[in-house]
Amino acid sequence: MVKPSGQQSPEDAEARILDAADAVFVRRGTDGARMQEIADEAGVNKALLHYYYRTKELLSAAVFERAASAFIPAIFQIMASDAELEEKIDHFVATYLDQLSRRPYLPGYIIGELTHHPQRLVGLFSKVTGGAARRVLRKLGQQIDERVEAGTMAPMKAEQFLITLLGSCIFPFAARPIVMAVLDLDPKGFERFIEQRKRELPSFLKRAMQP
Amino acid sequence: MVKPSGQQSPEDAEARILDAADAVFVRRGTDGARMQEIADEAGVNKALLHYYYRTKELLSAAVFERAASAFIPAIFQIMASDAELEEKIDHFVATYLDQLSRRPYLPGYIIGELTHHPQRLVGLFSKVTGGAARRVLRKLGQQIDERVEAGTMAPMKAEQFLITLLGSCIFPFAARPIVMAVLDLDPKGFERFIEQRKRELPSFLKRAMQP
DNA sequence: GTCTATACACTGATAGAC
DNA sequence: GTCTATCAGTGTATAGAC
Repeated sequence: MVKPSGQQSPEDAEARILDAADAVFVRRGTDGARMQEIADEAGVNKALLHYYYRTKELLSAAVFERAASAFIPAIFQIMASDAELEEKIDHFVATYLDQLSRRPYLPGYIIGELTHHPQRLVGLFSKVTGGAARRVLRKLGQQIDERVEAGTMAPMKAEQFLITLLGSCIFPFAARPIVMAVLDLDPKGFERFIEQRKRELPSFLKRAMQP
Repeated sequence: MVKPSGQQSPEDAEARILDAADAVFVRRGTDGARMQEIADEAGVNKALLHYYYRTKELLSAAVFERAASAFIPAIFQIMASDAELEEKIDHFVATYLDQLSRRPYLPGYIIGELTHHPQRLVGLFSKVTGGAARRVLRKLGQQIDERVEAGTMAPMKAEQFLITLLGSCIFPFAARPIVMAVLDLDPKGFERFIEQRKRELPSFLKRAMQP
């Protein structure tokens, strides 16, 4: 509102740079990305990147944190709630597959990033995640244990269940190139595959919970 | 046998370079890896890398193909066989979790690599995989359809089942740093988590197949 | 704030001796 | 086959004008 500036995008330069950096880092990976390509994509000079973010390291860290923060906290919000297990599955699968469809390369970027730059995790986990993970596991463990004792559910560790649920949603995107090749899909076909998954996966997981 | 050479490793220089390159590329990613670090790890001079593999691109392609070939074909061998579905699940989970435990960083490397260098896939898929994927899907589809018609199995697309099975085994390793952070595990704890998964996952998947 | 020009370190790659 | 020495190219980062 402060500055009309009818240039490039409606955003100011700092935000444009961050968005451009996001696009380039996700596409090329941190080590494969070039500051020049980011500057071009943002429509600014290379020097301006350093003016706002000082170094490539700081810029890439900003991009990674924003990307990870955008889709990791949702896990905890949904899974730590008081909703029934079935409801959590429905909600999580729908939300997550939707969210990932909009940024299909994000999981590949984050996984590659964490594999090759494990130090990224320390900042992420203390800042974004905090003790939320423990709350999720406790709540989930309670819900499962109750049912197992009541005999309405097969015995199962909350940890295993959580990772299976996460993997079922995230893996198809993380391994998107392989999935497309193995299933012989084009991008449109991949979208259909995900739509189909939205319908099939929740009941698949619920059946697995039966005693 | 031709050359005793009591130096570094028992292998000759060419093999030592490939092994060193494997270690460094998997650790750093292709773009983050340095030829100097590979040379150091192999105990040879940098120039020798180019003598044997000409360019970084060719060396990294050799490493990627070997790594991918080592654990993708097994998928097809198991899944295209005539064994019953339950047997395939048992066999696949046991084999795959075992294999990945020995190289836990491989999935992260391959996923990162394919995300940022999609062209890697063309060579891989035509060479290693060929029409095997189609055979797997046809066989798997047959087995599932038979059972669904007989009413002994819940309706399910073979494609969805295959990707869920793959993701359930591969994702914990691909997202290893996240899994360790979320579940608060050290490397030893992660191993236990995988051992537990070997026991729990097959029955989980079989329950999901029930009608 | 944004640009041009430039410094300077590093990396992949080659030439040539042994 | 393996090494030393070296080069050309590229990439991050800074100085300074506007």
